[in-house]
Amino acid sequence: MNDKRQDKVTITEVAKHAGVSTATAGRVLGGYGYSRQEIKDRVKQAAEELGYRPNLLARGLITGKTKTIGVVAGDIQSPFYASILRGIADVTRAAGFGILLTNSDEQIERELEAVQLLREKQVDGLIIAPSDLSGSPHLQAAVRDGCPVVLIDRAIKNLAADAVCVDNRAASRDCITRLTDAGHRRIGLVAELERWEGGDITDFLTAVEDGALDSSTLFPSWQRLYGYIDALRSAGLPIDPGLIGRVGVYSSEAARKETQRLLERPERPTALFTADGLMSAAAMHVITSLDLQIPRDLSLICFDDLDWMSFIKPGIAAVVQPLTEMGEAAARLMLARVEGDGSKPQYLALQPKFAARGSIAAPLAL
Amino acid sequence: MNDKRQDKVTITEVAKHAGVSTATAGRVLGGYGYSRQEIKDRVKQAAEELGYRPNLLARGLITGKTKTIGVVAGDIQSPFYASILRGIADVTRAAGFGILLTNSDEQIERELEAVQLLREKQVDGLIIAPSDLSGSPHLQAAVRDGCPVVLIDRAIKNLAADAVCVDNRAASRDCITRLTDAGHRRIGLVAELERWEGGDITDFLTAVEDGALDSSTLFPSWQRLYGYIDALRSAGLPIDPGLIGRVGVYSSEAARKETQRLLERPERPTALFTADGLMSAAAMHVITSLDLQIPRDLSLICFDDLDWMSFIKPGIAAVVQPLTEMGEAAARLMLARVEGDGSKPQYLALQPKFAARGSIAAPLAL
DNA sequence: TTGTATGCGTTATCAC
DNA sequence: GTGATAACGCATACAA
Repeated sequence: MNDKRQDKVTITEVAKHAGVSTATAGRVLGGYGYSRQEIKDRVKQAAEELGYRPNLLARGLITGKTKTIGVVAGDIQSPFYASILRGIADVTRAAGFGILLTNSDEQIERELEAVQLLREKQVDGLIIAPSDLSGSPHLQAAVRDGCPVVLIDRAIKNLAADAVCVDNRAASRDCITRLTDAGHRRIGLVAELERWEGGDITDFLTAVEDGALDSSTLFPSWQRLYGYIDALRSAGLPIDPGLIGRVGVYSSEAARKETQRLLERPERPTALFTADGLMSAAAMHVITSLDLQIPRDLSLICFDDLDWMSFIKPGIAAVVQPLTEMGEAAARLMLARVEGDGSKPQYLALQPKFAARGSIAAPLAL
Repeated sequence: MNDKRQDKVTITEVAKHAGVSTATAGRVLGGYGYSRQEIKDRVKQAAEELGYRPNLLARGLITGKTKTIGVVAGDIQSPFYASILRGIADVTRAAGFGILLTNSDEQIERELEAVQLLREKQVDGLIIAPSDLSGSPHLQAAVRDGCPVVLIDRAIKNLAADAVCVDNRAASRDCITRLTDAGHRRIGLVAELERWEGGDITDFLTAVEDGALDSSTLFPSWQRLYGYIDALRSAGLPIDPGLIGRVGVYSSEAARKETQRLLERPERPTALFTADGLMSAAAMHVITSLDLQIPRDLSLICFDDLDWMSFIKPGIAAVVQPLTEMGEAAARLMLARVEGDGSKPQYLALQPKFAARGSIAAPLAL
């Protein structure tokens, strides 16, 4: 019954139809200001009849609030980000907020573009898994401009923003300790350890040795490596750099290659710790193809709980991160900021659970 | 160096700073209209210095285009939607579009709210996995108002919108035929078959018998059941309703329960076909817990390829849907519509691939 | 309680 | 080519 194209039903039309001014129409439709019940009914009915739908662009332009928050994820396709996103979506939706989604693929250039676009679209805040933990002037600028930023999964040095993370170091230390407690002395680690500002693995090891490292602003994988070192040290075991499988590019192939290298060493590790979901899947590939029996030939603990870990042969022990909870927490923090909460930035370190399964056993006596 | 709060750097400021009118400033910054090179440089420099960032709300308000498309997914947490979303995000990003994301949880009320919100936010188009395939006046209204709609995964009767689907019926028929070719005569099916407007399974069977069913506007699971029936019929096998595991609620528990029922029948099926990822994972749970050997005790084919299917014991044969491709196709169709393409709606039926793996064998002689 | 007038930051339509 | 000025659809200060 309406026009052919576009929905040209503006508040002015409704006002005319109801025989009131645009101001009053706005007041009842927008839910602000006062008006008589009779007027309210008349306006609402007119709106209904005309099929009025508020233009949130116009509202946002004037109020300065869009009720939209921007999200920069690494890769929505990964179960990790998908779950976090779910958490974010749930609490924002409940509050009437929309989410504008972008992928960064963990590349800073992408992130820059994304943040630029989101801010041009006037989002009320930014929830982001940052790609650069040391500088990030674009995020500094955001908080300076009053655009709240909530970090997820990792924190940025000297950025006045909330962060929702997981205690990776402790969780990792705990895993390795379970393995040493079971009697393992050669424990391999497979992790994506692409970039650390301080240099390579050896540099990292000496930095840890010196104790001059703030683990909270490391990338999660490095934190997990940190925990691995912690555990070995307190078990009185030496760190063998050859047992640290450093995956330089975040890909299955690279992870498989590195796992294969570890498992084909002359002195094969008796236990393996994989530092994230992609590493775990890649490791399983290799383990299966080498026909190794878990846990007889190899004990295995994975960071991140993937669905197959619970129904595969003996079950794979895993660290299960509270992913949707992280998303929810991040969103709640964000909403508080948007509502004007000016208290000092929070660093939330959630505790992951450990799913004990049949993939841990004592090493085979040689 | 700028103001404390908000980014009050408007085009007016830039114009003033460059000594030109807001009109010219707008022309060079917005990239429309003509202007001298000298002026261009001056304006651009002024913008740079002041840290000008265009307000896309204002632009959208006047142009009527937001360069944002709304996406209504079922559940982003599922690998299915996550992959599709990835495809959508990639092509929209390349075109400078943003995506506003919502979950419907396959509930029509949620979908209604979502579409309402998205349209109020003035998205240029809607990509949606619809929850109701028969009416959907809200989507009819959208296309009527000139807001392009692209459907994914399933199509709606009599809606003038593009749709990107997969040929579920054919793919399913193909799977079952592989099983009958291998000699199977008792083939179980586990699928979420919650709602079909025509009634229950028996009604569906007779409707299929009568041949009076448009399979393209059925929910995917029903299409897959349709293919199952197709294959059995052309193999000359009877349809045993007891072998159709109908999962009424979309949950792992329900799926497990139904699978268990099937696999504990006195005459256990010799092969199983699971109609989607959730069903497959649930089925694997049960199969493992019953200690059934694949493919000796049971052949298995799954719809949707999950990562574990390639490295679990003998490998699980699966239908692999081109998910990111679906998302990309949907986004491309959408962009074309937004650019003004007025040609008649397209129904795209992509062909899934089949990943043959070691989960199919001849049934054990009894 | 209601109406008038103005402004949000752009783009679009004119004259010049 | 460039500059006033009027939209876009709504919210808000102020007057009535």
